[in-house]
Amino acid sequence: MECITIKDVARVCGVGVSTVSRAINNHPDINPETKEMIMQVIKENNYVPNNSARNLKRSDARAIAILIKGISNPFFNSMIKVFEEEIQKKKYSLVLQHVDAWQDETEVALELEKEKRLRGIIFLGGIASHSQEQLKKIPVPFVLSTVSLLGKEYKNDYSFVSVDDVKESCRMTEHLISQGHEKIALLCSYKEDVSIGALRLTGYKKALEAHNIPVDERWIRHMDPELDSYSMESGYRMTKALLEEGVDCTAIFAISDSLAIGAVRALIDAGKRVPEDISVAGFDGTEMAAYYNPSITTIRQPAETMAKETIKLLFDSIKKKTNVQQLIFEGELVPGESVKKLN
Amino acid sequence: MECITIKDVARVCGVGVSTVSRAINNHPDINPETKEMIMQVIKENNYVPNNSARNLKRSDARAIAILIKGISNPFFNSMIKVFEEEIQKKKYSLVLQHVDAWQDETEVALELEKEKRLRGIIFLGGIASHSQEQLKKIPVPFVLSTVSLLGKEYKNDYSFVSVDDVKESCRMTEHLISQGHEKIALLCSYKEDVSIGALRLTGYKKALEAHNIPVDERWIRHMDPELDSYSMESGYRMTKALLEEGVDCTAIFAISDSLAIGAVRALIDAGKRVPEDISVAGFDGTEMAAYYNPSITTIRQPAETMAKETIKLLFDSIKKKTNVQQLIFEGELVPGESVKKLN
DNA sequence: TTGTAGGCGTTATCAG
DNA sequence: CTGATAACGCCTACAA
Repeated sequence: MECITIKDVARVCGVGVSTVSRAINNHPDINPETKEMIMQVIKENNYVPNNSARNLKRSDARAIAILIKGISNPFFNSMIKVFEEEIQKKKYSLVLQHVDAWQDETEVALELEKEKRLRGIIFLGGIASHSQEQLKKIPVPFVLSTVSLLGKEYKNDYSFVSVDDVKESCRMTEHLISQGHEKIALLCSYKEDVSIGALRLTGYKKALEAHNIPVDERWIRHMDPELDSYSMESGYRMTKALLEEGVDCTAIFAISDSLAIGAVRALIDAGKRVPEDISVAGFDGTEMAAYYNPSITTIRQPAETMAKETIKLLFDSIKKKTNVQQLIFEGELVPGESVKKLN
Repeated sequence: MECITIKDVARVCGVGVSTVSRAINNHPDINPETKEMIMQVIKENNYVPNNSARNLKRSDARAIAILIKGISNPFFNSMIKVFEEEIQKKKYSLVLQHVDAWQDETEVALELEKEKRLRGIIFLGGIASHSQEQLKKIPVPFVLSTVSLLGKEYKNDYSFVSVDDVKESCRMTEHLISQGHEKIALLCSYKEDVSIGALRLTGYKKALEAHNIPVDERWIRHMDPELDSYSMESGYRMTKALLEEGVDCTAIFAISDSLAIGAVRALIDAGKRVPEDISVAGFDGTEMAAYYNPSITTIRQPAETMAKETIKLLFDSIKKKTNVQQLIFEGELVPGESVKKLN
């Protein structure tokens, strides 16, 4: 599998490498006939330029990267689609990069920036808990998307686009309260989580407090670290435990739609009816929530809008039009069939 | 954003570049103290080696790539997890690459192979309809995963791991028939699809034929090309159309779980009960199907096993232990609550 | 319009 | 153990 290089092509064509290069890169100053001949040879020998070499040489690749933490989050899918479209519109190329849960996204960003000569970076999910030290090292403009730095002391130092998780979580909890629920269980993330999960927990507590409902610690259920976070199974297990312990509650608020679905299924399996016997609410506003039976009452994050604004922010930064900026979007409470109003 | 290079590090440390290189790459022949000093300087100046340059120089990166077509397919998630684990076990590094629906995965593969000096490639989804010409160009071992070449004349020329889509689709259809259903609608993919969708359609027809049930063309519903393929919305729309046209059927077989869920929701919205009024079946055996209400009768593809075998096949090829090989797995019919036996 | 040559940041091969 | 130095494949002045 000896690689065929630009030199080989040049030799075969009887031209110089630069001519071949010009042909490949659509340079204007090249004889159309020469170009065609070269392209022909390239096809025949199926020559493929080596990207590493290109990146190495090129000072600018007009590329922006999206680092996604949490591959399986269905909420991101709709955003990614928008990113792809918008970035293509701007004639930039897009590098999609997954980041494992245990990986440090700033490290990945640093490497990738060098490798691909990025013009900008979008962090989708994750981060939040990161030291500014790490963030400061990133030499190109970047935007944190669906990540809120609200509450951090350095919140004004970086661009981010998100909803106010505390507020939205509070909104949902208050909705449940307005429907007559007082004993509301919460399915939230790992105990140690300091990211979204913690914010949503805060919002929940805040709402209860505001309504003078003392929090029963047994209402608050944390994910099993053994399980996939935000999986339906996680929600199922937490709910099952809740029931087995005989915790008294009239509603369950899950901090993601997938957890909520797991919860509903656990209730059904236990012979309970939703919402007649117990109400369930989710968060995110995913397709699943709308299509589930019963449809899940949830908080819809304006994914498409947020994606578009993320791009706008990033390109403003790239073009130095603006400095950092924070955009907080309002969530929308989408009533479903899974919550019942208590008499 | 002047990039700091290995040379800079070397200069600061007062050593040669090769020494720095050795430090970075854990070469054995280097003075531990020198190494520590170098690593220190690297930390302080947060130097990050440029991957492009590395790839360019390195003849071998011990990397294998997974090209995923269909980012949103939840069925792939569980497989990817296995791939990550297994590849890490072998001390290889993994490159995850998404391929857009309109992109030619063989092109992407070719480029990526050059760029990253891959040892092997896994194609997840997609392909199937590709000319061997393209496949032959790929200079490293590769395996098609969840892609069946059964029925192609060149099926023995390449390695693949999959279920027999025709057979499994037939299995499900026969299951429905065995439950007393004769009027079975099919929610399948685009009319022009020649990939999985076509195979499952074939299986469906085959089963009906075997049972002497004449196919009513109105039973066969194709996706709206405007919509996301295999989305719940797709399933919803197809089912709605089915109902509005007053097509007579007692069961709906959707060729994916997500389509099935869309179907159930459409039925519920139309005031029908599932399975009392009409039965619904899916395909893939995803988490969603099990957690849906009612749980969806589906065909479970042994995702984890298939992923493991894919890896095994690939590494056997890499180590030249074996030549190409085809692995066909049995699907498992998972009965759910969505199918009712007719009296 | 075309060819030559230098360098992008690393690693590997040699001598020291 | 360490340090020059030559590739790796490509792009881009610069010269022709």
